[in-house]
Amino acid sequence: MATMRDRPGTGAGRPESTSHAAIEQAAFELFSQHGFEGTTLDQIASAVGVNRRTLFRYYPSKADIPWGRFDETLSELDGMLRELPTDWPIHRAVLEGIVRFNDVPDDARPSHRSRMRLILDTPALQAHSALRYAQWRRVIAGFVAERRGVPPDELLPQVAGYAALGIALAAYEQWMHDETCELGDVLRRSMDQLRDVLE
Amino acid sequence: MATMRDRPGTGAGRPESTSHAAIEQAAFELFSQHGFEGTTLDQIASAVGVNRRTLFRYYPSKADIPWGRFDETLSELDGMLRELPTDWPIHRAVLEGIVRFNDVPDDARPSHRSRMRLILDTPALQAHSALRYAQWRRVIAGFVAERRGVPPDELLPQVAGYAALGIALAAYEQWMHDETCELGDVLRRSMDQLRDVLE
DNA sequence: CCGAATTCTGCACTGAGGGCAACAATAGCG
DNA sequence: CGCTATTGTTGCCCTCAGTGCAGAATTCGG
Repeated sequence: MATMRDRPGTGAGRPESTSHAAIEQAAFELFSQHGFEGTTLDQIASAVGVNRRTLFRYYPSKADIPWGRFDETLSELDGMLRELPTDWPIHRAVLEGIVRFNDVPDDARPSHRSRMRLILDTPALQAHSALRYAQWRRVIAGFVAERRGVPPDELLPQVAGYAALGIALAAYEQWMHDETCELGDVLRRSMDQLRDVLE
Repeated sequence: MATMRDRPGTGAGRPESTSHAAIEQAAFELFSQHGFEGTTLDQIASAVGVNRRTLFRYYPSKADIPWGRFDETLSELDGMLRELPTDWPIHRAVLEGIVRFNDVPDDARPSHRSRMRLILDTPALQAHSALRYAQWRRVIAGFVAERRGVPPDELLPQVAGYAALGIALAAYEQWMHDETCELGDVLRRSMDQLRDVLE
């Protein structure tokens, strides 16, 4: 009973006329020209050569386009965290997980940077991102909860999730302002500063 | 040259036909019945007895209604922080400022709680709130920056702002789930947990 | 009663997003 | 080759938030 193939797109049915990659490429081009809010879905659709209605089959909303396939990205983060030595103190594990997670290959740096700049500098995206950050925090909280042997909705894992997010976002913002610095270094400094402020 | 009175609404011109309070009251009533997204601005407008267009003279967007007059609230927070003894360690001052800021009078508790519940539980509001949280963080970062004698856009004050926000939000969420606990106590526990997780 | 000031209203418009039915293209099968 | 199930795409219509703008309403000081 394996009429359905493993790879989607290889079974029956009309083949997809575009892809997430194609949409993102066209969208980023337009965003860089007219800004996020200055770009309409109609423009993106016609740039991709597809109906506006079709865009909603690929992304639930306009604001989701800059985030790409974030769910998969989050599974990666989760995997990286769980690979870390279990005898490390939790804060070290979380920091190291985040650092590795954000260590993109050299040739992906420019696009990574421009993507993050768009997300961090556009008010409409800042707002929407809160929902993505919540998912991100959930991964951290789940990891911390498991290592500590407490439920993930407990105060401690939740605070850990928020704190980790704060460290990451503060680091990202510094990294945006200073073209020369390494994101990994800023992340570590960010954690140090948090320690410092708590004495 | 004092043709303009101090209190707005007492000078020349057509008097205002409604108020922030009246709008919020009508809106919260409708929100509790149909939810935030299930309530249209037309419904709110007609409940208030005013044109939909007029609502935008009082609030820039639908999502701003649950936040009320947040700018003024933030000045309060700023004021409270600056009243605290300068010889306290910064983390203690920030925590205490937040605790006092959130210590609303007993009779305002129920409405405070339902307001926060609406904001924290509605996805559209969670997203929008990110912009409010950014203002909130700015107050904390400014305070920390001043006490440390560094610019507010430095890494340390920014991290402090994010961490303080995280502590506050984690505490709020616990406070939502447990009807019996005091918000102030949860805030203190939240800070303790952060310390704990950093060892 | 006449302006000046200020608020409210109504209308027309854009743009995001969703529901839905018809249409297009493909694979597999007889 | 045609039939059919499957899946993606399109077009149309609708709702609703938000904006711009011109004109009406209301109050005050003279």
